[in-house]
Amino acid sequence: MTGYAPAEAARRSGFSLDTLRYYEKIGLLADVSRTSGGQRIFTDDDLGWLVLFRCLRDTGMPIAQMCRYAQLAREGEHTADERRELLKRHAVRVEEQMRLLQRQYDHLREKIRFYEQLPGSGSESG
Amino acid sequence: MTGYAPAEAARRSGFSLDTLRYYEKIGLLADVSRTSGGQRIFTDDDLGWLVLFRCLRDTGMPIAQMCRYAQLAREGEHTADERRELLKRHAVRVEEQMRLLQRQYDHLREKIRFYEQLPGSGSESG
DNA sequence: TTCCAACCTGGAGTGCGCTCCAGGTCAACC
DNA sequence: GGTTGACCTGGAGCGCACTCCAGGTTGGAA
Repeated sequence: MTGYAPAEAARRSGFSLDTLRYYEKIGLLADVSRTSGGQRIFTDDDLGWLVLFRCLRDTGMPIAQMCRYAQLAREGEHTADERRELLKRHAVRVEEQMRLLQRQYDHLREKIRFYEQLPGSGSESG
Repeated sequence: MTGYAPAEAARRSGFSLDTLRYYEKIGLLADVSRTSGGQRIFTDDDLGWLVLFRCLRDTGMPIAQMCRYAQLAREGEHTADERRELLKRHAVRVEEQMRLLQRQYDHLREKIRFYEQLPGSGSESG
């Protein structure tokens, strides 16, 4: 079992050191092992969790919900259904988010095209 | 020139009344006209701006940057190039955001598929 | 063994974008 | 003229997700 120093875990996960400590403090990341002197050692398993958290954060899941998910996972196998449903509901929200983003991106492109077609006078709104 | 009461402008723009007042306070929305008694009347032009702000907010532009854009627009025609470039740079960031979102969405779907294929034991990370 | 960069803790502070509040005013209708 | 609901102001407060800090400890290299 490879172990990673805090700085290395931060580098690999893309979270800052402070964020890793924060995630542990709020109970999102649990049972991070330590040296005899008290310094953290992150395992590949911890890194796996961090990759998941990165995915969920990037797709806009609130931290409270990630905590719920992590808590369920800690409770064991029998929560697998609930975890799956949690992820599926999140996926639906992400799909909506993607559609909205695409739609507003199209508006933005149209606005830009307007600027590019127009070497003369502009509209008032924008 | 049609005028809209604050509540109607809020409804049409999707921003709350407080947000409309806030946008005016920070100078994002300027020169909103008033009744003799001091109550706001939003014009179609104001609404046009609000639609643009909605687009920019939904695509993640910080308010400070929207203020910059609005300021440029107020300065007149000669800032059109700069405004266009501002929007184009933003569009690039939105494209990156869309790619990231798609990528993380794919990870999420994969995770869900994992749960669905698996009526037995699960992995540690997630 | 000494050094010093990396690490530790608890807790305060930050930035963003609103959101809420108290206390008062306006205006449309009865 | 009275009522009532929408509106006004300045300013405080909030929720989120970190981020920073002071003051102290650890541990690997020279």
